[in-house]
Amino acid sequence: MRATIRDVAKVAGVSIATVSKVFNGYSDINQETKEKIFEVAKELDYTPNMAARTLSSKSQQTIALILNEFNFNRKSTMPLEVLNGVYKFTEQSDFEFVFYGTSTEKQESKTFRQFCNEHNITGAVIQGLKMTDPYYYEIQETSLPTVLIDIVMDNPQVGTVSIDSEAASLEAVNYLISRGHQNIGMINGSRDANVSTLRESGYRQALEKNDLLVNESYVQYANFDEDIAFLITKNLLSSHKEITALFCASDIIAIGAMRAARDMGKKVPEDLSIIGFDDIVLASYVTPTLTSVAQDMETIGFEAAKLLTEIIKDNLEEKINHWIIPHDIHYRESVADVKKDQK
Amino acid sequence: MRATIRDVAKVAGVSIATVSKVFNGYSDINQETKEKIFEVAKELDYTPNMAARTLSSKSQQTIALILNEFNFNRKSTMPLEVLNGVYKFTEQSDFEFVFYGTSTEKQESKTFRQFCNEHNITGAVIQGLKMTDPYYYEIQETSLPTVLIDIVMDNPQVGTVSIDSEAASLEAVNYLISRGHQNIGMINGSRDANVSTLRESGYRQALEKNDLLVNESYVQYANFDEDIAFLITKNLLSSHKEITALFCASDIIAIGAMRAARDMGKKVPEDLSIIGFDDIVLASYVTPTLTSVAQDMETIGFEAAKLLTEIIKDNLEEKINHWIIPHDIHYRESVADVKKDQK
DNA sequence: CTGAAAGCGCTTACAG
DNA sequence: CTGAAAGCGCTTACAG
Repeated sequence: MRATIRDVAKVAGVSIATVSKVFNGYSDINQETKEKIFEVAKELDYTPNMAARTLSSKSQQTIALILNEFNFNRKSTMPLEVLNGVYKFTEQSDFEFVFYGTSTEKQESKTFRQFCNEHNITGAVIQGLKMTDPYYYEIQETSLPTVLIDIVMDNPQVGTVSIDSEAASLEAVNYLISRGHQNIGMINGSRDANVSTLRESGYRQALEKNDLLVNESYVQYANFDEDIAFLITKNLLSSHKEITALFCASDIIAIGAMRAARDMGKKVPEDLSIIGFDDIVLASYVTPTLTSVAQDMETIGFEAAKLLTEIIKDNLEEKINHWIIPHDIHYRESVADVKKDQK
Repeated sequence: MRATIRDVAKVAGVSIATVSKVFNGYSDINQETKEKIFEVAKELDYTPNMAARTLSSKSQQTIALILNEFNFNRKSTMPLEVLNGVYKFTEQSDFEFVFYGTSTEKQESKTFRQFCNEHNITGAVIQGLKMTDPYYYEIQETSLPTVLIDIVMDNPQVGTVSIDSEAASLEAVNYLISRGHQNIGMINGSRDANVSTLRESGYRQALEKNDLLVNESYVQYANFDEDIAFLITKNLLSSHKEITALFCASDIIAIGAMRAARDMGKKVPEDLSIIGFDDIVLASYVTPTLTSVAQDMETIGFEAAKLLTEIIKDNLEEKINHWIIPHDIHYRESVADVKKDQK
């Protein structure tokens, strides 16, 4: 049988209160008693029971990472990178870490609050939430400390962490324009995704600032799916032969678009320049290598956990709860100057 | 304040014991009381407190996935796939799921048993454990239900799940031989990894069965690192120009080896055939695409969790606690027939 | 510096 | 079918 605080107390000849204090680092304990207790604890292989600790105190705090629609795609390791970042943060903090998956379906059968209560979650980082999810509505009015990744919200209890998708997109499309492209299409993600809205907005701004016309039919949605991107790109390029560059809302989409171009006998980047988003590993291994907007998801996860703990401790500097992480564009082979005869 | 079982009992006008029974699905409860209680619970947004439940019963069981040296590599998504599989299993079971990372360092400061006690873990699936880790020794004699992935052990309390690495390697090397190769090198992983031992053994068996000499200097270790693989392959190929094919213990190694070949002016597969292991996503995106031994890590994770629960319930069919998952070789472009002048 | 006692929110024999 | 009571392993005022 596993040793309890009572066993340790008995063998050490002290009360359980004293043992508890020693294990919680209280300072007002005689050095000798402390040593004796640690000795006995070691001997009995004693370790505090977390459940009891959680139950009897308010102090053991747990932060959760909740991954939405965690039907994990081997090509995109972003959820794992976020997990990595959150985990790293909790390791060097006093918080316990737990991980859960959720889905639209699960959200319908149990509220966010219920879920967190049930699992004794003090606060949660949520990744992959869509604006159509039940949690999204609930969280707008929640009092539970929450941090959302890649989606904005106006609730002082709710923090957000992301790159500046709009600025990054503007920068990427500006780059295409600087290479001489004038007819630039966009293969976007999903209308339900906050990031898609922002990336499209950046795309539009870049065109407008450069006095280029925004052709509504140049923007298509591929739902972040490689195969849909393939089909949609073929459609777009065959009905708009003047397009010489594509800005894609993800690398997965960009890879589908590259396949589509190849399938139509177009060369990348000679006939069509392509920029992706996320800088997943594949971006540097496909041929040609893909120019892409990089976001450091591990840092985002780490910062999200940090922000969450600040919210929990009610310790926010200047009440700023929307944190922006720097992005980076990785220039590779998939973009070229526009050809003279294409102008 | 969060509602407790006491609140529900009071409002519903019953005892807390009755509420508890309703929430635990006991059948000997009046239908009306049951409905009343659910109604009140919903109204109060009541949900049982897991910590209390864990503490007061033996029934709430938790299984943990422990990832060792979880300094996650973006190129290899295998840990995440395992996580996915374990998670899927627990979702459809009565077990709670928790996830932790560990490291050699952490293992030194806290025993496996202590770690599990502290977190109320009933049993654990461990991935990435090396034969040199402290846990490895402890687990040889542990009574705690444990399942190891990709590493064997002789303890009836400890299950293992993996593909048959030896057979898979034999098959892969046989395939190289069938394409006419006679001088086949192996770039292996690490001497501390159980899978490396097995893969090397399969390699040796294939050569021996085909009456080919095993040249000891043909086998090199790259520690599963792409850059080390690059260097080691260059060394190997320059001191043994007769080598026409390489069997690599991982795709990461294979990709390093491909780079090395290219760097030396050798073409893959014309001058050098290469087979990898794991079939990571990159395998189908590199040029040329890589022939590789595929292992379905999600299934391995799922089965590991299943095996663990069988051990916990002491329900093992015929006491078989070493489960083998089928492997598969994906044939792609990186292997060719040996050239006549190379024979 | 140390201990007795109440309490955290549940479950589970047991009695009726 | 329902309830009173003990107990799970801790923490935390409070008293000394």
